[in-house]
Amino acid sequence: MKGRQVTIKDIAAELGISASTVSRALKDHPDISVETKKAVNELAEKLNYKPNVLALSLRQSRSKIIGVIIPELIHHFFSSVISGIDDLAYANGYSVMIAQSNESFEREVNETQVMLSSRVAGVLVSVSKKTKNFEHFQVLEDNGIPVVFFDRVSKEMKMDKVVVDDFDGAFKAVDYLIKTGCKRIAHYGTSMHLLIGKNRHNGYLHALFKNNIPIDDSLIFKCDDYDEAWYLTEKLIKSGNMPDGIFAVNDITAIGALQAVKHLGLRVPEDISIVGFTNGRISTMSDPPLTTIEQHGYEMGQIAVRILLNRLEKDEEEHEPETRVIKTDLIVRESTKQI
Amino acid sequence: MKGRQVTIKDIAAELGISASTVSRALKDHPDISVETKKAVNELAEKLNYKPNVLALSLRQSRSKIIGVIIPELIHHFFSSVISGIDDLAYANGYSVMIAQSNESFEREVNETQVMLSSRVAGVLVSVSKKTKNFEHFQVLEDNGIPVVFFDRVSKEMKMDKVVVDDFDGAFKAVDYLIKTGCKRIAHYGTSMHLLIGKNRHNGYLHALFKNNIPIDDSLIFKCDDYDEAWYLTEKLIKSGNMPDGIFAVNDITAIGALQAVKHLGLRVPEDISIVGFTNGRISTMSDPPLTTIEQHGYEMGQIAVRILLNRLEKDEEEHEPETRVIKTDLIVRESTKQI
DNA sequence: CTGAAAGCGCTAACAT
DNA sequence: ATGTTAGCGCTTTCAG
Repeated sequence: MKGRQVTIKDIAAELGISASTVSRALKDHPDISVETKKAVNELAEKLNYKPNVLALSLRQSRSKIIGVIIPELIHHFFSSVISGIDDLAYANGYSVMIAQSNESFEREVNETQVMLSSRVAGVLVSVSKKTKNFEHFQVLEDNGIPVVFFDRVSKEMKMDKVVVDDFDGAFKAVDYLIKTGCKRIAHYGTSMHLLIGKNRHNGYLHALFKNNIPIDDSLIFKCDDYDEAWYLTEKLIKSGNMPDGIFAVNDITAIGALQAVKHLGLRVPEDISIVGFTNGRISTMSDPPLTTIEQHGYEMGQIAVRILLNRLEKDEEEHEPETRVIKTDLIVRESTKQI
Repeated sequence: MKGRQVTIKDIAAELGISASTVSRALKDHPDISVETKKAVNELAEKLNYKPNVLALSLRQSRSKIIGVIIPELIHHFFSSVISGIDDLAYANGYSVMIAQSNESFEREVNETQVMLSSRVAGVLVSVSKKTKNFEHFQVLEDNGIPVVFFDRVSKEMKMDKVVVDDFDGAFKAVDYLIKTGCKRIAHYGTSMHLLIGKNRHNGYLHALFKNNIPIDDSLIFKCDDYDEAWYLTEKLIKSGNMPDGIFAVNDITAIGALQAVKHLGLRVPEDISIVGFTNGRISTMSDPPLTTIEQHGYEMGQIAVRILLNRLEKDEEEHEPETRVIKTDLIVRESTKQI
């Protein structure tokens, strides 16, 4: 049962040749005779030989592992990003090591150390809500491990980034609310030190501005999860400061609001229209189904991997950080009125 | 920018001592003098030295990586399992490598090869729907890599398993439907070669039997996703063979059915009661919220890790496979009638 | 066409 | 208390 794994030496010994010959035969080196190659490959097959990537990585000081650091795995958006990462990584012979920070800064820092220790080829990261300084990622770069950020990024980082066009997405959402008759539109947003928070907020403001609707600070909130949204919405409606539209920073928050509205006997979208952001699985499950912004998580993951692999291939000394922006799409469902 | 990583040699050279002394100092070996330890640790800190786990793993022929193979990352249930895995692995100094089979048998086999190549410490797996033979996992065991299965398991595998009590969960669900007045209860199930399919099916049958309700084969279906459920439910209702209760093998399927029912102008639960299985995020998002079975994904992940770590520690030659069964809970919401 | 030897980074037995 | 040496599995000069 408990067996040592087969090595190149085992094959060499059994065939009475040297390890180097086996190594060369295995990678179809032109110098090796056809018979030797045949013998080696057959025996390797028979013994179920698998190259030890640890040794390989050690030898060439570069592994075939992509590290991924994310706040929380259970969010549908992050799972779709990772799904995209994994599929493309797999197609290119890379494996994926994941680590969730659970929104803790300490753990995030720790995970970067693990990545360093593991000598991963590169790291893809979406920072925790608490992260305000980025030295730990600079350390990775300083050690020759390229870092690509996605979704949750910060302006200060001079590194590769993949983001969705949050400004434009938010603009589309709010503009649509206005076009369908809403005039008092609330915004449930997230921390402003995350660019997604700031950009979605600005998109919201810009849509109001473009449509000559005055900004009402009493309708703008930091509120980015289900429970908060339920609580806030209930309070808002009862207070008499009721909006006729809500643009939420993500789907979960939007659905929290939606349920609170219905719970109080009001109708969506007739009394209050609601738009989310992400277009996750849940956005079709609510009643009514949620109008939202498609955030292309899967593609985002793939693009992040592509940027990383490009950098790995080029291996240039100087690298000019690039920022890739992915277009969003407005997905109209039934939580908003007809145009 | 592009820097080599700091090694034990660098520290040794800078301090004019040998590599082994540095190594020992770093792990607080009693033989080493206090001053040397101090000097080494300070320099290590200063140079931001991180041990190369590749070299370490190679040396002791065992890595600190846990491999995880799952069908699809984007399912909420699997993300919660992985979340549990990652948290406990992290707490024990392990990293997690994930690989999704995307329900493809070939890819699953391939991923086991990757795990072999990577010399992971152990592998946790939930098999794809298509997997009917398990040799590739036996190969892992034969190479000294312990395998622990979770959720999707098969009877034939003589290995460690963690499952939920599917039979009892299904029984509770259907029994509750009956107690709340349902008499014609349909079952939307998954492949019978997966134990979860068979056990949930049997739990369904047993509840009918216990309550003296005859089995009606025209109400039993293989139907395990959202679109299938919508289509099937619509057909069923229109055909006149309408059930008054539906027990679905997972939440998504249940919600597909729920939406179809509402779409046809019928009411849930008054006309048709619906129960799902999993208690994922979405089960609270539907309207009405879904009565379902809590499947304890996060705990399942943790238990799987614990079993694995135990085996790793004991390192016994002979190992008696163990099967851990996790109790389920019925979560009553509003897609079923009052008792 | 093939082999011997060195080395990737680290540790542990064996010196001293 | 510290240094030397060998070796984990593999590749790659350098020599035949």
